[in-house]
Amino acid sequence: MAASIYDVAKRAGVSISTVSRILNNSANVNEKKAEAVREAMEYYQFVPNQFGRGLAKQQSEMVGVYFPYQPDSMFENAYTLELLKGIEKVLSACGYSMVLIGENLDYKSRKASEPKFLEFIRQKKIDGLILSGVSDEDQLKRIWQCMDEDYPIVYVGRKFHERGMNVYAQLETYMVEMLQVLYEKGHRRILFYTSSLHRIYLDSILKRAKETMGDLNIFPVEGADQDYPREMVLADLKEYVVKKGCTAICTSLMGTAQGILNSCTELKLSVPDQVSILAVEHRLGAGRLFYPQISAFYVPAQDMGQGAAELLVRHMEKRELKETSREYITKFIERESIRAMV
Amino acid sequence: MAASIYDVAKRAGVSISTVSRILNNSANVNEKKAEAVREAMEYYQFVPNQFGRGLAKQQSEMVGVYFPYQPDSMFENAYTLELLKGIEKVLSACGYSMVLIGENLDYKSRKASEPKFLEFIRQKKIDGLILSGVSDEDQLKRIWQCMDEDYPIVYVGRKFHERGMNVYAQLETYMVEMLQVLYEKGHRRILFYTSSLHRIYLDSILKRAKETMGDLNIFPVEGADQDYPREMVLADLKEYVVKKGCTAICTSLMGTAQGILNSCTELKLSVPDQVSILAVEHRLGAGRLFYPQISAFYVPAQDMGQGAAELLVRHMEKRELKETSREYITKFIERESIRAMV
DNA sequence: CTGTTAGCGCATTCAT
DNA sequence: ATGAATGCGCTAACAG
Repeated sequence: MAASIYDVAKRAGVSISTVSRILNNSANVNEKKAEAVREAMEYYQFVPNQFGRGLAKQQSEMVGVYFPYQPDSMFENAYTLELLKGIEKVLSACGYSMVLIGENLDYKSRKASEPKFLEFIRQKKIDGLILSGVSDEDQLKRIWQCMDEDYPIVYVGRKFHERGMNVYAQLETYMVEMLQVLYEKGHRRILFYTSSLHRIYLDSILKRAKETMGDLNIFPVEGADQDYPREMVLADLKEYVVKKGCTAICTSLMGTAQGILNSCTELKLSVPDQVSILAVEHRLGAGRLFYPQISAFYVPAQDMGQGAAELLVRHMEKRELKETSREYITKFIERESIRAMV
Repeated sequence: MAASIYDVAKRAGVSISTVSRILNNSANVNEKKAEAVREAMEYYQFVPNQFGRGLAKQQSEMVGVYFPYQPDSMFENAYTLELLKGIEKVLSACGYSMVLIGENLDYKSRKASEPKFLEFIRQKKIDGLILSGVSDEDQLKRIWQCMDEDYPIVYVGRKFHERGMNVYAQLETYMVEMLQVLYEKGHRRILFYTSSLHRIYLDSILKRAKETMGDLNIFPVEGADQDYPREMVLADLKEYVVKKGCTAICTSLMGTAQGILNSCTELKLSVPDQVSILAVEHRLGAGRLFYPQISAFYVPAQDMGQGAAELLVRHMEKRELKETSREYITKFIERESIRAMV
């Protein structure tokens, strides 16, 4: 068993309170004793046991991250990864660490069980929580409840609770703007790839697009995720571009742009001469890697992650809680993949 | 403050030991009392506080993951992500959770400070540790020390300690095999992209390749990571393919294959007619997304992550520790990007 | 089968 | 400025 503050105290010839005080700078201590204590700590390679500390202070200095994303795990798309990066950055800078909360595939089916992040909160395993992509109604209710009780939670996504903190980038809005960019360049028939994550927003996006661009024809294709098969892309291209005459493709994931581009090459559809492409990029410059370089809307996912963590830390440390919400701005980056129609 | 087992015990009219017993199935309990206890737990929405439990058992049921990768964070390349996926899978299935340990950029510079994962171990924040890509000498020493003390650690990578557990895929070997595949297809001048992560292995790889393939010319380019700029690829291609006559490109990251392919298109180098491409893929089928489809060596990173976690869990739960090492086999997947020279 | 009790390691209040 | 004492929530050994 590792050394405890008792050992340290004994060796330094002081009481445990003194040791504890030094550990926490919680009071002035005679310099001589302090020195002795430091020596003893060094001697034992002492590190305070977190259970003891936690039990006394009821704090774990850990933050949970819960992204109940799609089928597999949370390590799928660039968006999530950039979020994680941002979160990790500020969390570790602030002395917290990050616990990945993976849902036990089927918590719904286990009797009487609750979502795992709630367990973590109740168990005090985490002092705060960052969420993204929660769509389950039941889970949302639970989250509201926690927010009501002023438990530190920040949601990455649209605001959905009065008192809750959140960061977001107005997905619906920028998706519509993407269509507008293409519209203004003269495109009237657009193949519109959306991730299965965004299914819920699709109708609203289409509706809003229709309102401002009456004569625009959108051909939506859902489920265009990381592993959307090339055969499907090929088929889509034949159907919508070759046959139905789409002149532009709009996609919400840079990951799919690759497949699209390759399939274009395969079908000898030249980009942007015959088809224009517009994508979303979550990592700045991602679109530059392609040939031709893909024009994109940049969503600053990493910044959003940072922002989320900052808000959270601020709440946890009970500093001013005035800021509860941050909106991040999307930026259109014009490169080579869009052609203006004459 | 949330309810404790005292509250539950009182409401159920039993002692705390009985409650604890039910919590841990540590002994038989009269069914009536058990029922009463369950009712009380339900009533209070009771969840055992981890600090208390941890203090008594000295276990956190958390596992640390430490990938002190390159400049940014650990969420960069497909290899790491697949590893994480695999780890997450079995860990959550076994009831553990995963703590990402990010190094404080400059722990080296902070006085007297130690690597963060060691802190976590000492603090008992984690019951075990999974490592990958540690190259710092000092850190390695610390790790050996922990292994000597039989602390559960598994290293992803080559074996480097007698008693330590590890999983690996023989990077050097399969890199040489990749060169051999190209060699056997008649290629004698190969542009060889390696990630900065593999710098340390490069010499050895080149040496081994020279031994078996005397008349092979390898042109190594280091630092070909995720964000290796397209301008560089372009320059490389001009230099090594156009000017120096390389007929094949071998890369250790599928992420860079994209850039290569695009640059080929840009330079009107047809693949595989004029240049062949061989890459490593860490996610099965990744090479299929391209056009032409990239032939690849498949390194089962996700399996490796699972394996690592399995070994770790087995050790932590003190079951048979006979297996200390797992080698994973790499598989060559022939697709369309390699041409046999006549 | 069940209750009592002694820690587990630390922070903190209360005396001094 | 410092030590003694108490409590945080739970487990496990012990006694019945």
